[in-house]
Amino acid sequence: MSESASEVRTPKNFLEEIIERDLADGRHESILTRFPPEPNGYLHIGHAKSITVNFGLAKKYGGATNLRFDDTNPVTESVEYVESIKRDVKWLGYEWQQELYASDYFEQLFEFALQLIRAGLAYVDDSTSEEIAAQKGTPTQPGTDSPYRSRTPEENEDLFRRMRAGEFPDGARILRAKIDMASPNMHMRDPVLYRIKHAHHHRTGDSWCIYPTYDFAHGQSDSIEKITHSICTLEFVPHRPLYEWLIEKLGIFPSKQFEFARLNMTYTIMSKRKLMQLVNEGHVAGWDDPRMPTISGLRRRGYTPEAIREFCARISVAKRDNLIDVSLLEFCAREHLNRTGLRRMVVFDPVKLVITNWPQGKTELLESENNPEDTEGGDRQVPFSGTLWIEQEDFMADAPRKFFRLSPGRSVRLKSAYIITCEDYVADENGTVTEIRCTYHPDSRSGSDTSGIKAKGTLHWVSAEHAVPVEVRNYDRLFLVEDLATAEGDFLDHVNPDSLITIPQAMAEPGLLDDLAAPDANRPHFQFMRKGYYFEDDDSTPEKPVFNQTVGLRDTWAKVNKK
RNA sequence: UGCCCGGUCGUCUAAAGGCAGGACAGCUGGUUUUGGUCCAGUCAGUGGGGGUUCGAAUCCUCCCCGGGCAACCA
Repeated sequence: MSESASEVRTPKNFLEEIIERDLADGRHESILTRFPPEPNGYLHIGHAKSITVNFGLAKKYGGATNLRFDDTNPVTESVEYVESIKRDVKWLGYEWQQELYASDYFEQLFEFALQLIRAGLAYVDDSTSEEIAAQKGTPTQPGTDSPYRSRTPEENEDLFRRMRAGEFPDGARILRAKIDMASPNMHMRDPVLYRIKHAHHHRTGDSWCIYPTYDFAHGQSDSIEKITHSICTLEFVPHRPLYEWLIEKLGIFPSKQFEFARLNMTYTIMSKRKLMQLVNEGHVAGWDDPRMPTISGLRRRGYTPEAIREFCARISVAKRDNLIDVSLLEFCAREHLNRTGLRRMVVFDPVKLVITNWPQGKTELLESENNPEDTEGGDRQVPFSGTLWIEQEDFMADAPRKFFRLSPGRSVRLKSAYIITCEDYVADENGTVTEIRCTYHPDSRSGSDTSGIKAKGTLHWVSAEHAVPVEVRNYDRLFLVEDLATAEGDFLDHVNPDSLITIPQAMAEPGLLDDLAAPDANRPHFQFMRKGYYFEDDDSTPEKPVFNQTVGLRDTWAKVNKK
């Protein structure tokens, strides 16, 4: 391949390189990928990576992507999962060309099996699963042939048809490929193609009692759909020779399999089995608990599709094992929410602040911008009065020099309002501050400040008389250890007992509730100023509004303070 | 201990024989009516040995380390 000297190489991941090569070689005129979830659980952030890889690649190269459910194991699968998966893929912003199911191909797959049987490449085995396991050998020792391996094609076809007809109980017989029991690749030691399961399937009902295994269903489904690039995760690498063997022996469309490293993230588990365990054992409230790394959990938490897509773009895709720092995901959320989140003031831990020189009974409506990053974002009005709530932590009776907040004799700006100076405070017998007494500077009003006073800090506040109580749910990581894969003991040993901290009654500016959208409309994302990004929870009602912390603001003061 | 796949800043990821670059995290400073944002700066890497080459992260070789494979799961 000759390239002109002026041509600039833009960084590409290995899959892009493969696709560009295949397109340039004329191997394919266009590409078709597929996203193949098994409907036996909810999608998580690791699936989001796979989704952006499969849909993103197709989009980039003018191809398309099928959504295909790998529904070959009826005992663990259900329509609930199918529906959640469709919802999540759509929510992430992707459109599939066709919605398909491996079960759509059961009849065709049965024919493929017959084809192999007649070619002497598959046989019915009456061994028990224990016997078959023993025949497999070990990675370091070759396997041994099954006593049923030499059955004639006629006998095999007859038995296989009778398996389908329901003549045998579960586990009595299986169909195996006849390949090589001594292969160094365990997956080539006569793998199972069909097993008997008298189980109700969520789509095919009771019309089948034999079901193809992953290995027999997946590649053939790809081939039937003429998938050009079948992209999966690394654990399927050893399956690739079998994938190719089946396609070759069947003489069908040569889909090709490519593998990438699955996503691992710090402080996070990604196994569907373990996520289900968290749900079933009540460690979390459900698949969509905001602490879960599921798409539905992230959505409920307030993550946006934009943030998740950006995250997937930034982690890129490669073949080496990885452990992505969860702070990158948080960064992507902040980046998007900073641009779009509506600024609102909410006091989490209120203490009363009285402005002693404020005219008795006066309320003033102040303008405050919805988003300083967005000049089109407009303003809102916030009521101000002589009695306010501010954060307890924003006052210190005896403060160090670098504390840019309230303390006797010090001045601060109240966001979008006035500069105030602390004159005095009241504490109870335990030393807890119960009231802070300040004076305000009338000529320091935000936007028309002629006071000349420079306040080092700015505080958020809520007028006590106008404040509305809301519940705030703050989250911390669900696990206490960074790398669950190498952590000692069971993953449940590392669950963070303080991953949810509920503030039952925070005080919000009144306008916050007016912002809440109608039930099915898109909910707005908020930045509670100086706190973090928040999103209305599904539990929220007009009587009892509830907000989830999506992610906190970066807090360099907390860092300094810790030292 | 057989076969397969990997190994580049703390974490991800580029560099296709020719200046090891970017992002996140960290740290400094500046701006700021959010201790946010933004801006500037800074710290930090080719697992090891040998070889080929004018030149190696890249090619060869040996070693080391990590991961996967023995479901009628996907």
